[in-house]
Amino acid sequence: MSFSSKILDWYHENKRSLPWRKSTDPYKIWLSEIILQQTRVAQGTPYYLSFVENFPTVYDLASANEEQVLKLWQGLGYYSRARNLHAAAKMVVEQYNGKFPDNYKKLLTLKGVGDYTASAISSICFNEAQAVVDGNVYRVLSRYYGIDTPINSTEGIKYFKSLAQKVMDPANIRDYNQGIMEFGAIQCSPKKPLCLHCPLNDSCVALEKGLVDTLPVKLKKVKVRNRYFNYLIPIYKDADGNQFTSIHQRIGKGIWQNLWQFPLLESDDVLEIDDISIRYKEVLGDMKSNEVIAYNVNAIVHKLSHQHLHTKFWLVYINDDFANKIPVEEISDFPVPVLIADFIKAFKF
DNA sequence: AAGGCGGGGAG
DNA sequence: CTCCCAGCCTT
Repeated sequence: MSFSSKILDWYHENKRSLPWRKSTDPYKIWLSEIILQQTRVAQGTPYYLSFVENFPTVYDLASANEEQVLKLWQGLGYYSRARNLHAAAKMVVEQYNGKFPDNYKKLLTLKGVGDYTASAISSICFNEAQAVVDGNVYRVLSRYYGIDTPINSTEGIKYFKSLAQKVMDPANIRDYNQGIMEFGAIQCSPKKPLCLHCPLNDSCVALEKGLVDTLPVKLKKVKVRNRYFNYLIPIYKDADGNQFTSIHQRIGKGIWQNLWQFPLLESDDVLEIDDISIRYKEVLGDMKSNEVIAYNVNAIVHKLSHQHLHTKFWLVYINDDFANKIPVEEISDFPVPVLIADFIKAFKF
């Protein structure tokens, strides 16, 4: 039996019931695929349900504010996906008259849709014979065929796409594509794959040669940069007892683009109370304070894949009214990074 | 060709 | 702790 036949048989026996599998509506499949990029099914599923609920059609998504989209995306990470999702929805409405592109080539024109996602949508929704190549597929193919070309090299990317295209089952591409990914996620997992009762264990090169633990090969590892964040939380209470603070949007490049945060003083090293008492004006301008209190003494280390953010929150009690103040009840309306959301949750204003 | 971009779960 | 997840975009 061929590789693809075994994958298909395995899939029919083992496929999970997932929300997006109840539909071939390209809008919903696209939503699920963007959400699941570099994201586990368990983490992405509640976000998928929330997006379908809040934006039932591409028109609803296109006419939303970016703010709403980012707020729903909050906590999922890789926020460019949310910005591109919103931009692509507008493209579908404006350039494709609200009708989702129905082939691989056109799908690639959408923001945030690359080779993998265009292949997934075109195969699942339109039966186009495009083999998907995601992290699961790299692992399954590299092991089964014993390929040690680095999966993230230019050569490897090209090689695995053509190999995937060669071994797929074009007549059953919808199930085959989902099947090989599911197989990679459940059976041929990164750690401790279930080789003992694997339907491919009589012909898997990696198993035969004892290379299961060394394949796939991946180049380099990301270097982590340490950064030192000091969030200054202005706290002002007016004569009526209403509390206010300040929050603003991150602009430009870098992490958390277009999300919101408290005034930030970034430094070259950990700062202490004496440093903050002198330097808080650098970010709070002419706000007058008579008291600065450390919220946390030891820096919280918020870990991104490529940065470690050593973070201290400082409570800066403000004496006088100031411009652009925000009632504290409104801060939950803003899309914020998890680091900020955790603070807001723990610190009850 | 290489680097930037989140957050969380598994081992 | 390390690895990596239904990747894409920019430089």
